[in-house]
Amino acid sequence: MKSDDAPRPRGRPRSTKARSAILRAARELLAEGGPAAVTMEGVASRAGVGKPTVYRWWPDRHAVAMAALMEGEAPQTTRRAPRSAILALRQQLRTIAERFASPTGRHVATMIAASDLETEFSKAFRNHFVLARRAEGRVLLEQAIREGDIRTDLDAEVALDLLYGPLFFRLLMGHAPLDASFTDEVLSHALQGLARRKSSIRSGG
Amino acid sequence: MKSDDAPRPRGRPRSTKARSAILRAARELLAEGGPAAVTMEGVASRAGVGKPTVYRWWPDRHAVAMAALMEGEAPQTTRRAPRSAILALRQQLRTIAERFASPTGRHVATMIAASDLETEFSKAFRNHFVLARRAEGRVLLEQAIREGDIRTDLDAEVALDLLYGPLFFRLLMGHAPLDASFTDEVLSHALQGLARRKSSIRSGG
Amino acid sequence: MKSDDAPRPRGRPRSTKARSAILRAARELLAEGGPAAVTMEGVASRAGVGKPTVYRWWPDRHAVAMAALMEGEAPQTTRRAPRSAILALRQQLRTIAERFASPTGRHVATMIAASDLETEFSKAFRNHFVLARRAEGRVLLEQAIREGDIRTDLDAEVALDLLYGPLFFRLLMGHAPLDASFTDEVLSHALQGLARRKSSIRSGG
Amino acid sequence: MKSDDAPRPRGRPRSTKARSAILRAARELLAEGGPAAVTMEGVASRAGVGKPTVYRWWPDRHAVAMAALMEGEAPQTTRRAPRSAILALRQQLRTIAERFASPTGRHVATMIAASDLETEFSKAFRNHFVLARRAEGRVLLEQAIREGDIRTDLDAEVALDLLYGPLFFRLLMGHAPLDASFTDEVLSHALQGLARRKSSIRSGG
DNA sequence: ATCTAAGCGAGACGGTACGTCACGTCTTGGG
DNA sequence: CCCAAGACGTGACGTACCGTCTCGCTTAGAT
Repeated sequence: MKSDDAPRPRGRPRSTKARSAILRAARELLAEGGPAAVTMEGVASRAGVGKPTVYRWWPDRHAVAMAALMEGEAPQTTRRAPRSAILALRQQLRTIAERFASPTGRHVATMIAASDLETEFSKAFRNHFVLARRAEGRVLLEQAIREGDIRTDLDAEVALDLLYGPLFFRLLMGHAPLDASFTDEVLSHALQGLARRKSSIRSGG
Repeated sequence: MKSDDAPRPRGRPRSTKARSAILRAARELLAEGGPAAVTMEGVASRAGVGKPTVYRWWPDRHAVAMAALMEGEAPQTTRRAPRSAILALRQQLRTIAERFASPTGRHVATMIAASDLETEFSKAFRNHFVLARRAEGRVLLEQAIREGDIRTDLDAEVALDLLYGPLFFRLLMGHAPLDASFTDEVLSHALQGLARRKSSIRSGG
Repeated sequence: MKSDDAPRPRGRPRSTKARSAILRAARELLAEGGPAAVTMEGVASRAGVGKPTVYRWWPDRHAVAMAALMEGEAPQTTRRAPRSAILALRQQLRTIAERFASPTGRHVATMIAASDLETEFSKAFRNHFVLARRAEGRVLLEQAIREGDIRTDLDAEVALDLLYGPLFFRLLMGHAPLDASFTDEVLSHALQGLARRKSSIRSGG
Repeated sequence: MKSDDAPRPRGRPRSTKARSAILRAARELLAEGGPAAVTMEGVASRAGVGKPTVYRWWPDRHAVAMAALMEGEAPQTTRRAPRSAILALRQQLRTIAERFASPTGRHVATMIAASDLETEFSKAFRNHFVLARRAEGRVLLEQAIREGDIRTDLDAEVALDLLYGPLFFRLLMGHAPLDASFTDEVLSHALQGLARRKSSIRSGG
């Protein structure tokens, strides 16, 4: 069989040099002035690139900013594997909190909230920064279930939102700090539950 | 006599009429095209008002849009008081979810993301739409503690974020529906906890 | 020998098919939207030709438009030779007027105005559409002199401009119709002169 | 009666300062690079004016260039009245030729030929630079008729085009110089006629 | 029967200018 | 003193073409 699903593009190929210059420029502007500073004109002129070239790669400035954030991410510093899935979850939540507490984190959140929700690009963006981590969390959660630390009768989607939701909440509302001690507490409260233990007999409801 | 209590200002009685015309126009534009459609020019012209008049009340278009959202909120349909604080919480979460699931909910999220976080106006906005509800939740939580349904040894701020964070999360990410069954599950999962009961009764592995 | 002044071109020869496709496309665009519509991109895409191919033949879009106009001209419908040079002149002026009155006439004027005046291409263009006719006129004028219908003491260049200038004038200014009756009158006025006859026969004031 | 056909404009009045700055900038650019150099961006930036302000006054760059040319015209240097209408005509033709021989003259011609012919603006432009002079010429021509120097049986419109057409012809075609000796010869040839005097008896035909 | 160099279509490149929109400020005259 | 109206300078928008440059593929004359 031939791999003819990539129909051999005609014409001059896109310049990856231009692409990376654009992303670098966008990253700089993002760092200097936040998402609002990522204008097409600014990006193009700083990248030494024509405006149409930017539009050739991305449909609008939001997409450029998102791409810059996604591409600009530092490589994952893999830490040694924790002993249990619960500990791994705790570690992951701490890492996420640390990253989101940075200016870049604010930018990510801003862009997520401002984006269209239906656009392909914004879906990819949310997936990259949040849902992928949440999916990792799902793996850890299932592992924790197998390890006997988590109840088997719960709705995993709800459980995941219970863990990751509070992070975003603080990030966007800014009503309280977003740090490791917070995520640790979120995890422990979520695990233990808020309800007072009435008695070992009471089945709940 | 009340006829002479406003003798000195020379041209001002129009003010409240202009103000509400502006807000009505902003609300309409919001409904038609989202926050991006709330432009100063659009608002002013639709309200039949000069641009400087708009600037007299609000510093920029974000503020106008926020004010429109805040003012435009339907009056609270007070439902009969639930029997317990827990049930009241459940009811409140349902109500919030219902509102967030509407287009207005998306607009609120967008505005929160776009706003400065430090501005007085945006603080008021976040407070109006989110933190005020969270504060109501704190009251209910304390009541629930007194009623003996909630543990006394928990961090209330964390507990509150555990309840409200997931709603916000789904609002922003749109990865799953934001409805009453979700908030019910959030509440029950948060109360019961995710951890498997390792009670003293538990006999074996 | 003249065969070796073309130094034996290597490689693939130019495609005359491409050339004529380009000119046809340019002619169509000219007809549809005037000279402004003859863009390199438009011509190339309509001709199914790459842009560099167009540039291989002509230096810029003006040249393409000019070439299209020159090539697209209908073949000269040779009418039977008139009895005298004066009548031939009258016929020629009528023909020119007829052509200038068409949309193509306006396009020619536009191109002449837009062109550099010094460029080789624009010289050829002006020559093709105007000066060549004027040169034909010079022949007829000289013939008419020989036939005894035209004075021998006049400046032929001035005389020619006297005949062809008015046509061009109406073409450019559009202040009055450009038709056969006009050119006939131009010719007769030019021949007879505007001045009142102050002949020796004239008896009194 | 009230003069209510000028319905008293509301709002801030147009800044004539901006207007004249725009025209000055356009005039400079015209002098430096011809009509092609009169770009909206260039004009606006050189005039220290926003682009929208330029568009508020004129619909496109052609109009700006035309307005600049019309406004920038040096005041008419009135020369002493000649003894006869014929001499006045000769003087006028010389003056026109002198002006059109300048770079500005080329620009005027270029703009005339490039313009739409139907636009109100371009009509005004042609009128200002050419048809107004031609109208002056009509007055002189009628005066010359009264003075007995010009035939009474001619078509004045044709006669006028016979005088002014050759000027434009040389201006645009550049095939021969456009100077006073040319216009003098045009006038004398037009007056005397090109035809050979067959005999004093022959009435013409 | 190759070889090989130019032409071919396509289309991305860095640019420039377009004409529009909205910003937030300033300037009118009227009430 | 506020009001509506609207012009102001600013600056970004997204588009259209410019003329140049790479691609990989013909194609036809020279070898």
